[in-house]
Amino acid sequence: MKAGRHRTFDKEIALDQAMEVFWINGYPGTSLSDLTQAMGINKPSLYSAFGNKEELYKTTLTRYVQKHGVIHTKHLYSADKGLKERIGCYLTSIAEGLTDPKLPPGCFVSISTSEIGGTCIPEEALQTIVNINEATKSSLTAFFTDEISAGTITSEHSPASMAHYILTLMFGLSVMARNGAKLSELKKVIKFSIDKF
Amino acid sequence: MKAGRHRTFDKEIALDQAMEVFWINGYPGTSLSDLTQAMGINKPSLYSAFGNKEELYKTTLTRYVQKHGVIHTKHLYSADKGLKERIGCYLTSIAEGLTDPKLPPGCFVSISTSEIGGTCIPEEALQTIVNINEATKSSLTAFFTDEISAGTITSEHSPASMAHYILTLMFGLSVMARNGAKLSELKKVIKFSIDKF
DNA sequence: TCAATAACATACCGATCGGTACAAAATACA
DNA sequence: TGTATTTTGTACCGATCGGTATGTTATTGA
Repeated sequence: MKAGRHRTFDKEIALDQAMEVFWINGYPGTSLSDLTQAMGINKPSLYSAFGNKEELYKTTLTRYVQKHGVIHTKHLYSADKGLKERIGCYLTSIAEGLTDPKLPPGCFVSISTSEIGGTCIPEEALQTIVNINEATKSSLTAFFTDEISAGTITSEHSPASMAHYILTLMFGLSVMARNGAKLSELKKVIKFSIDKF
Repeated sequence: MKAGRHRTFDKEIALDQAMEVFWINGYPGTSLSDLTQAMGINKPSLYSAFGNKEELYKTTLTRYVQKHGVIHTKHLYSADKGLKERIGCYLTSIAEGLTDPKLPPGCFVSISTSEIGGTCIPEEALQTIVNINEATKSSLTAFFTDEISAGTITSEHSPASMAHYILTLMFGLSVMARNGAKLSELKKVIKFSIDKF
């Protein structure tokens, strides 16, 4: 055991609480008071455990991808389903996350991406967001490349273009959820948007 | 002429400058100093001419719709083009606005919509955003309703669903632009997304 | 020319911002 | 039982937040 007083809060839980605040309010819209209040700790504890506001933000961003992002990918690779159905399940799974009543509406990454142009987002945080989106793009491009070589798709559109299309839909569905769209509405949009596959 | 000292700045120009700041940084990310600096005026002038930060924000939002939003609608109603081509021109015109190097990246309304969940957006400003999106939805729904009764579309999808799909695409393209996507990439996404029409 | 009016600039308001110094409290190890 | 070590709570830092009081300057109309 390490010496010294023990931490009285759970780091993982505190991170989830911080993530939720950033998720709801965005980076400039979140104050340290918002964070400490939601996390149930005081500022020195926050700084000793998580660095500073920017570090905490970056940590919650990557945590979001791990906790709420990658879980959807499996739907793209169900062995027993056709391409259209797999993409449908993938987007539907995402839409369920976007409208989960136990979580803030929309996608944390999409919201953060909307803040990219701003002058009050630190450079490193900005890079984190861009990197996450780049990874998603690569993953989707690889998926479509594989599908094409597997013969599931015969299209004049490039894998990258199809990946960008899916990413655009994900972002769009997030903003729709932010605007108050219900899951049933998002499902109809998804149904319409995957007709071409 | 009205008595008293004359205003030394142009209200319309100042509004455009304020709009640009909100557009770049969002509502919580924009400070009064940012605004007065960009507008070239001082705080008392701002308050006397535009009320306060929230009022100015709402004013720039509706101004944005008038200046950069409604201009695209005409592409939906070109008499000499088919449905798919009209929707393509409509979305392409929007995408050109999203990536115009003379303007901030993305759509001001989309960015504002992403901020809807936050606790630091005043209630009335929130309503302004929701109303704008509602108007866009209605307009698109009316468009598709007309197209269906004109026989241009034969689809099992409702006009509202198609309208939501277009709105989702607009939002998504905006976030893509915010993420640094080039116009050429957005055009490919558009091409892919309207294949079904 | 002179009062009424309106926009100007400066300087300030209390509150909150992100961040930290400091000392008390709690734990492990000697 | 000390003693070193780590976290905690409090109180504070300068800077900036949104917003305003006040006095000066410029303009119109009498």
